[in-house]
Amino acid sequence: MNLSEGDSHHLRFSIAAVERDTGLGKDTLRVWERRYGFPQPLRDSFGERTYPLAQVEKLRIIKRLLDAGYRPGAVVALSEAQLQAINEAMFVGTQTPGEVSDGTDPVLQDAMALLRSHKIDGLRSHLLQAVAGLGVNRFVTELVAPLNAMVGEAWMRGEIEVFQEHLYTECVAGVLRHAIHQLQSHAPHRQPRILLTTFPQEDHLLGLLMAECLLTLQGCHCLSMGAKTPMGDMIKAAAVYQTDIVALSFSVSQNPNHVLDGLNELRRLLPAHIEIWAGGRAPVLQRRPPDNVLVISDVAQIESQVVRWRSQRP
Amino acid sequence: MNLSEGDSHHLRFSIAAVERDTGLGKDTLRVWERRYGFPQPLRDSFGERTYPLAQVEKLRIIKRLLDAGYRPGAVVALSEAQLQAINEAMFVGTQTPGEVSDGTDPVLQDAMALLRSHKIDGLRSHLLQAVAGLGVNRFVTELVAPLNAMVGEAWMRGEIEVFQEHLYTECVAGVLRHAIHQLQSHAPHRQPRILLTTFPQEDHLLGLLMAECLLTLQGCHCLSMGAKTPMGDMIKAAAVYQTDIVALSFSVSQNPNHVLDGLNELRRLLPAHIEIWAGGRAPVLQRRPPDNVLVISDVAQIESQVVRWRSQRP
DNA sequence: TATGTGCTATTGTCCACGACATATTTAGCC
DNA sequence: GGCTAAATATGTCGTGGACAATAGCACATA
Repeated sequence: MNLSEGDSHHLRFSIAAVERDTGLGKDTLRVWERRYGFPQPLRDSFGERTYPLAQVEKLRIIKRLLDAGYRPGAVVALSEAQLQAINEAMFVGTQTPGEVSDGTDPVLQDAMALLRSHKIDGLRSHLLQAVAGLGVNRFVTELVAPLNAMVGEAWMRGEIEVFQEHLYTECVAGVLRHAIHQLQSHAPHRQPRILLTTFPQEDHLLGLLMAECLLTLQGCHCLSMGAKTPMGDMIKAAAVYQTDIVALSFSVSQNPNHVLDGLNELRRLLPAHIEIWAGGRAPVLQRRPPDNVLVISDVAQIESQVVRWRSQRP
Repeated sequence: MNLSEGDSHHLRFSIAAVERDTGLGKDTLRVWERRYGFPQPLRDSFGERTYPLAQVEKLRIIKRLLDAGYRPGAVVALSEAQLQAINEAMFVGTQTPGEVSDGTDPVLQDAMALLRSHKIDGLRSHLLQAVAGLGVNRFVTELVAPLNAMVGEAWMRGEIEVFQEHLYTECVAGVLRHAIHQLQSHAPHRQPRILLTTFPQEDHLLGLLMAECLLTLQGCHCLSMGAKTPMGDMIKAAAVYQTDIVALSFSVSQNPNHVLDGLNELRRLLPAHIEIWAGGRAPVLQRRPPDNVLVISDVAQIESQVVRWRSQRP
């Protein structure tokens, strides 16, 4: 009957869907199954893999551990309880990594509370108020950045639903865009001209908007192409609009090899005088930074890098 | 000697790189080679495919023709000259598609001219000025709607590049969001509460933003989830936020069956008292409108439908 | 002239399993 | 301990086959 079909629709995932949701490639998923015995998807009536929700969630935890430096052979075959144990240990370990505060900041706590209690309008006005109070710079670096991290954490732990994260993203994006608009109309554009976008696999926009905010604040001439730009288009646009810098954003879940290959190729295809800035939480950027690409590990670096650029070009 | 190796390094692409640059999947690239004899990559010393730049560019042309409705069997095996001929033919053939006005409106013409000449900043201020001059309602219905159609047409004819369309979208989206923000801060929210989003296959956001603009203008309480929301999340969000209406947007290229199935399933899963509004240029909405779903065939209908809703609920 | 229905060709994606380049760890040595 | 070399781990690519989903087409019906 319908129920089972509806159920399976909600609780089973195709290999393509799992690739999309976890960032683990199809080949990788199949080879893990062969080598480590996990995941162990069921098969539908056509003999194709269908991953139960539980396994997808376990894969997400594993992905997280991989990002933190664990190796597949050490974690893929572990039981759920063991993974949780490692996770907790990690969480305790990174309690005070320096930049993420414990969340004792009341503004952050309020924002999280509003999100949890489904008061999106409240969250929105809260954020708008914060922009006005803190100024754009502190708003982005001290509020949005840690708040993103907190929401990500909460989502990983299953404390908030996916749709809440969607709404959170929309809300913050709206406020950031508004701030950008305000800044644009107040200050005149100056050098450098910066093209902002992401690679085709990446659809997280928040990092890009944060960067655009801070860059516009510095008086840079920003040109945002939105997310998911094919590389050929980036090259053409950079040429036509005579940009000085191409800035890219990468979220945690990106495939490390894709990130590196993409950056290296972009570097090859772009004229040498155009700088490439790569920012975001993708761990590979810190671990193996590509040559001739400027890695922005922290939004706070943006300001000094703009100063550096301007001092180098008269 | 080194030159040839250096050359090949610059002009050859791995299959992963081609996937990234063209959007065609690895499996698709291999199966085209098997079936149509194109592309025909060379092999490196490890036996792996290396695609010369010329073939990658040809693949990009093919991709564009596919997006325009051609089928692989008809174009993949063609020579470069033949592809060019089709491209030209497309350009001539759709000269006067009928429904799109000839664009005699000078404001529209100016906007197109700015886009063509890569003056994005100019386009932006042009649009902002138009909002102020025309008012939000006329801006959306008389400027943005036909301009979208014109840009779409121009893209189909190959008159503008993909990256220009990206930039156009970003620009218009920014202006619309700004208008929405203005409206929100001026008028208080009233019933109905409307959840706006699109199905997971759909990532065209402009239609949704236009709707949000007009709905906010009517004083509706809009909640935008952005694009690509899984149906389960839509249901949950509609319940938690007690929305009265779920509004969805569909672009032309959507698969008709997916649209209908999706709407029917959403109708099944959503409480009967929540209305579903479906808008956009997907032809199937006019041809076979689903039961118990309100089809908005024209942005201008939005106003009257809001009035109708309010008159039905005290 | 339209609209619907069934058949057929097309087309993208999946599967299995093997091979191997590259990154990482371990072992051996100074 | 620090360094090189062998061993291991791991992701990606290759081949060829299969097939479900889609689109196109011929034909029947109102």
